[in-house]
Amino acid sequence: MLDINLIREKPEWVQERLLAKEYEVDFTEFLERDARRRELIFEVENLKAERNKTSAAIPQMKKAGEDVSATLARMKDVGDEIKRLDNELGELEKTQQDFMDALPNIPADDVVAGGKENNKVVRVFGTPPDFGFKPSHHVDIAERLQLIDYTRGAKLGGSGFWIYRGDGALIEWALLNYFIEEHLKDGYEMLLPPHILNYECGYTAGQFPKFRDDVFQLRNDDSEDFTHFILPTAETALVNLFRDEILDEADLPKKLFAYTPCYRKEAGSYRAEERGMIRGHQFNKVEMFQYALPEKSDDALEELVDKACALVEGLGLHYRLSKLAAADCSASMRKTYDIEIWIPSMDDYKEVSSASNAGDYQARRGNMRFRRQSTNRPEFLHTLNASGLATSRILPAILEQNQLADGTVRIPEVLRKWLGGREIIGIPVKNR
RNA sequence: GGAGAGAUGGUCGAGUUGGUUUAAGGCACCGGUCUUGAAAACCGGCGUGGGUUCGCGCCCACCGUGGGUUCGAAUCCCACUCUCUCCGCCA
Repeated sequence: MLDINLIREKPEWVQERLLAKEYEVDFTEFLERDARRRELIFEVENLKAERNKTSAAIPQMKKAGEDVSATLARMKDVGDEIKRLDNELGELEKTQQDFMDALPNIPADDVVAGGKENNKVVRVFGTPPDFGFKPSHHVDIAERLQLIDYTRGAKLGGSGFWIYRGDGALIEWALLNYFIEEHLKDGYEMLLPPHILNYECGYTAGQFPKFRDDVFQLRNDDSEDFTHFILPTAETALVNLFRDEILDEADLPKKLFAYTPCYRKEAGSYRAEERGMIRGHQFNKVEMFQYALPEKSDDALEELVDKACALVEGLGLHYRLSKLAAADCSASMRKTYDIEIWIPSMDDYKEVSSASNAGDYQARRGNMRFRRQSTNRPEFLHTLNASGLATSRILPAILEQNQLADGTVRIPEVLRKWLGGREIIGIPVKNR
């Protein structure tokens, strides 16, 4: 949510910055309703002041033996008028709130306007491997080496689900362990949050109401709407920890991370071209999160980006880092970097981490503040999140980038301790 | 799933036969006096959001959430959420 004062003071500027995000808006009617809203508040509060004053006087009049029936009748009318104005005000405020809820965040000054086509690669690590043989697709490798069972995964959950098995499951688990170990080294606190959340969580994150139908929803037979949903990313849980709280300045920054599977409907997605596990309904991810002081959040984002990059580099995989243009950042974010890993079979780079600074946008939605020592006033804090990392594209990248001519796969050194020290997997096993 | 108890400011906690309580009081915290310094004692301050004002200030709302009754609700009524206790269920 944006600061309404910003819209009141410089609506043209806000309009222009949102246009960079390809969001067209005109504040004329909004500001007219805002003025009307303030008139109504003035009117109804004056009536309430009168009511309060008279109500306090009534017991004294009674005590003095005066006849209060005329006063009571008059106050009845005042009460009815208050109710009428309060209803009108309530509807007006609902309209204004819905309008505000739909506005995306204002992009940071150094974020360029426009969509994907204006994204800029700012860092490249490694080069595409030169195989010297015809490389296989990760689905073929995974099936041949019995790392992933796609067929039975679909039997259990339908299209878009798979089963990690044997060394495949071990590699997956090794990746998660590797990420966790690195975050702990950097002093981040580990959390395991609920996977089933209430509506408010999606609202605070800025994902609802817009994306409410992109998540798996849970509903009871007798409920009109869903009561809970399954989280699409751990960010949705982590951003709600301190909802409606006021933290101490000394508590910041808070550096956290969580492992959860992520569940997404991905309805109407490009599943045909994204064969295998590039885009599934369930994937594993370790998510980093920071609650930061406003003046420190830019630096915090750089820290998160560097951490995510270091994880991929530790695996020795070729990737590129892109700074996203305004319209390619999600609605809540003022600045986003994506780490994209090289997938040889797709001849393309696919996202394995997205690192973003939401500024105070999510903090406003979730009423998350901190009290500064020097001023003693509550202020909105800043929230940042970064995948660290999502595994569902790392495993394909490992299988494809590290495949050897004999059909086996070389395991990155940092993972070997969770695989019995093995450097190579894929020494043929009997069919099961 | 059933029964009972409860939810009040940072925290503890009074108020719950509706009305001079503007939500008492303690603790914590902040400032001051005193002191060589500290402690103690004493004095003062001490919630959030909104409206209005150049400003001091004034006004409104908030006692788990949302409705209702009433001239007036922390207090009465209804629904819901959460916490605790006991019982049942538990692939």
